[in-house]
Amino acid sequence: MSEEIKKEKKELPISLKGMNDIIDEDYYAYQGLFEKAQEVAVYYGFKPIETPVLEREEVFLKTLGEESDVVEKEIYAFRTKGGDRVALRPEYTASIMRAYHEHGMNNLPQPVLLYSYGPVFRHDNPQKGRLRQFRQFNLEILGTTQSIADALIIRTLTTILEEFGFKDLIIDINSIGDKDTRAVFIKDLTTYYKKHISEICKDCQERLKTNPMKLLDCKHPECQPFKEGAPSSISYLSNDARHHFKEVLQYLEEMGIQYRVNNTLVRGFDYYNRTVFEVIKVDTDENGKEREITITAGGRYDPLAKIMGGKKDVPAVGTGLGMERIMMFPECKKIMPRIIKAPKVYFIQLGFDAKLKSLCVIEVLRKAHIPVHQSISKDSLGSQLAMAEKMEIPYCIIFGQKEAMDNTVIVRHMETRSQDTVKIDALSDYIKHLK
RNA sequence: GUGCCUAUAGUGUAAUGGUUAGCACGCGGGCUUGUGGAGCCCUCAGUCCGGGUUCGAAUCCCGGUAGGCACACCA
Repeated sequence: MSEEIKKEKKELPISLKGMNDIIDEDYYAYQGLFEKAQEVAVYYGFKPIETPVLEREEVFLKTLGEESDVVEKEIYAFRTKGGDRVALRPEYTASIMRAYHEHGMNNLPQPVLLYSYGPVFRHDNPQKGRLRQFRQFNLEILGTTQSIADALIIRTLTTILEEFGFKDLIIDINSIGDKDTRAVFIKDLTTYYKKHISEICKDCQERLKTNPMKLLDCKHPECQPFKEGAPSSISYLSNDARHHFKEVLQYLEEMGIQYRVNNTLVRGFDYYNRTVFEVIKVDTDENGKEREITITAGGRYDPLAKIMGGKKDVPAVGTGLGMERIMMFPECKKIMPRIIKAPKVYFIQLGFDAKLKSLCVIEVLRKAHIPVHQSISKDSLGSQLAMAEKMEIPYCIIFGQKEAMDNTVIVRHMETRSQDTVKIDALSDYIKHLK
């Protein structure tokens, strides 16, 4: 018999790699951050949207670039019983654009400001701040080419991060230009690096074929010297794009947001154009050496709508905040969700007669919106008091045999240890008048 | 996808290749306790999985799986 139980237990399934249960405090940690981010987004005029976790696979295939790692190996895609090809979203942007079209949001006053929050899936190897199922908070502005939209995304994002407790953030920003000028830029970039093909790292030799822009992003020491003389996307910008970029920078200056123009900053996905940015935090590692960490990123994606098959351009800009990524930083505050309130009273009951009535007394308190903690175990009076002490709850309600008979309770002030006997009818008023 | 490290009860840990894998917390139960973190007793529960070496493996070797970290990639 015990053999059987053992066997059964071992066969109980466990959660998938990189997919976690989120329980109690962790749950509230997510919820608290989301509520704060949502609050900021609402202040800046963003509206909520929730799209399905599962979409037609095509929503993501073309948009991210078929060559990208995300599409090649990280997307959770499968065929349904009916034969449809579907995929768990590996990011939000394409879904948002899909929804924009589907609901004719181009008939709303433009631009449309949207925020969204939820799980995202990538079949990747887990590591610090990265899981296979993780959560993102996103901001998108669709329907305008105006530079103020880019600035508003950055402003809202940095405000959220400041509310989370981050300080002294720097925006690394660049413009990768529009489709035509970018093609010329990439061609020149490829020509330039081809001259050095024997000197650059293996990854970069591969990048030369698959994703030349990422050459500028390489961290290998042997590749660093070539960045200096490499063509810069900014010098290829059209007049329009150059003007746009200059305005974005003006907005940032006006708002006092610290930024650096970084000509080596590029993006992995195909749909980005013009403004790309990253939020940088300067950190010191164990050896006291300074290093820069990217905490989140975003950019403009005007070409997305047409890449997805739309007839009209839908200029747009957005950003996505990885929640796990954010939460691993020590300065990220633990923000309690609104529903969690510090309990004002600890309810103690003694003896079965009191216990019978105890739920009714607690209900009186709930109706009066007084948060209560309680022990429904059989602990002694002493240990229940001890619990209240430990939890730093200012008042105890003691409800024993005698009190149950008289329809009263004892209210004890934990600090002064003074006690009052109060009628249950008068209890909520009595407690409301306590500090 | 690649590399390095790790794997003993729910948690934290102990055990030179050699008794029945030990301890603490915890869970569950019982007794005691009307005023500040209590006590006593009982119970539950473990060597990740699969091979190999050996008279004998938690311990050594190989493979898998999972976790951690880094790279790639992404944000």
